[in-house]
Amino acid sequence: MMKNILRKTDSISDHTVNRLSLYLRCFNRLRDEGVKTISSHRLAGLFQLNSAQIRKDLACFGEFGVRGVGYYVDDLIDHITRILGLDQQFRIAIVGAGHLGQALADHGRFHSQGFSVTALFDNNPDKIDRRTRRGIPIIDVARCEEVLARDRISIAVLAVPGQVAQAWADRLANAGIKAILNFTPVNLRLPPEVKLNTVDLTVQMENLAFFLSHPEARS
Amino acid sequence: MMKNILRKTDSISDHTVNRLSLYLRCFNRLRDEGVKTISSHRLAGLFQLNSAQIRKDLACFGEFGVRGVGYYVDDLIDHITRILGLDQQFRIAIVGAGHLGQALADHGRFHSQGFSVTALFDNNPDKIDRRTRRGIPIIDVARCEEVLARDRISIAVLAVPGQVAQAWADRLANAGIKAILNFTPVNLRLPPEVKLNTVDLTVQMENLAFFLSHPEARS
DNA sequence: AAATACTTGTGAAAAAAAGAACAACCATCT
DNA sequence: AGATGGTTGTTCTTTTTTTCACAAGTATTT
Repeated sequence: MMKNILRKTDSISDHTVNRLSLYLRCFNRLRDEGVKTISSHRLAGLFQLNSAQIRKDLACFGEFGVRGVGYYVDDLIDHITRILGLDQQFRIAIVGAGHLGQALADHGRFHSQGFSVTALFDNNPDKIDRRTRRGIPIIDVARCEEVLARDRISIAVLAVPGQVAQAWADRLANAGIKAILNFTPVNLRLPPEVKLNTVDLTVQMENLAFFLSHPEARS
Repeated sequence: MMKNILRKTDSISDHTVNRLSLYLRCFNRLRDEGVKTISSHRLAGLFQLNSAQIRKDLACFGEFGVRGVGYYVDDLIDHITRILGLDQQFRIAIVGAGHLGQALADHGRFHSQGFSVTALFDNNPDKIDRRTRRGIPIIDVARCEEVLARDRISIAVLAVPGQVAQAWADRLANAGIKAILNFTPVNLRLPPEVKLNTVDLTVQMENLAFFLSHPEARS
């Protein structure tokens, strides 16, 4: 059992981690297609990315490749799966059983390798104790701390109205949650040990609006 | 009527545009709170960002501030709204009336300033010609091109299964769509004049998984 | 009107990210 | 075994992004 998967004590950037995730998806597809080895150059073609970038991303965690050959797809899948922690199971709770919360709770990608949604919290009595179409139980927010501990939840998804987002962030952090995926349009303040990723739909849409309005400003 | 809102012919980075969107949201809140002027320094505090960054972002588009005073909130709202193109109305079509597609179609943030969802496409006969809870009509995909033109849609949101994502991207590009928000886990190829933003939930989750597994790797 | 306390816009510096280049290595062919 | 063609890991360069630092400008106080 290796202590530390990182080769250097350097910190790893979000950019790198996010690309690893993309690589992994690609490697899984390649394996399904029966591809045994792949070179960084060919990979770069698939992603329209620079091959040195890919080699560097992978080299952060070990020497996975073989000079003159490339990378063994199976190997790489094993390694990246472990690096991303997907050999463990992360249980997810979603806070807010509105349309978005329910759609996310049932969404396949929250139930794929490494992840499963086990609880959906809401304060609407009409929803409490029912289940989503996929069978995720909708639980009274009053039982939040109890259920987070019982189910050993490690990731919380925030799909509540913006007005209560910060209060929820505080509550989740207090309950020991260390990772939050935030769908609210709020700049959440969290203790430094909590990792926060925000999916801001407004930002995405306004970005499109900008480039539609200024095609000449495209990078 | 000014020709070109940009001061320099430089291209503007996604980072800058995305921050403008965050600033705008903040300015709107400040206006509601009755704040008349704000300095980049105070703003930096609110965003836990560097004040020079904020000044630079704003200075890409003109000299909006007043030395010794700061920025007039009302002014800034006007300017950024125009810069982002939110003085126009962008009509959105969502492709795929699954749980996610329907949740997005009804979601408030796709109906806020500058945006409105007018059509939701699907090929499931049970869904076609019905409406979402908010009243967005679910339309047969066969009528896609017709409706895109009729409603003068400028933004398409892809919420279809990954297997058909590229085919849809091609179809939308062919229909003249110039901006796509992609929720599928697929590396879409599009002609260069089409702006693509991808929201990849798997990447977001796996990023959290990584940092949960390697707290020491946090930047 | 001079002094003081702020604040912007921007050029220069620093840091971070991406790309180019190449020694070191592997497999295969002759 | 030596030569050939291909590929990685990594150093060095370039580009991009962020931060620092300060002249230039504004309001306010004395």
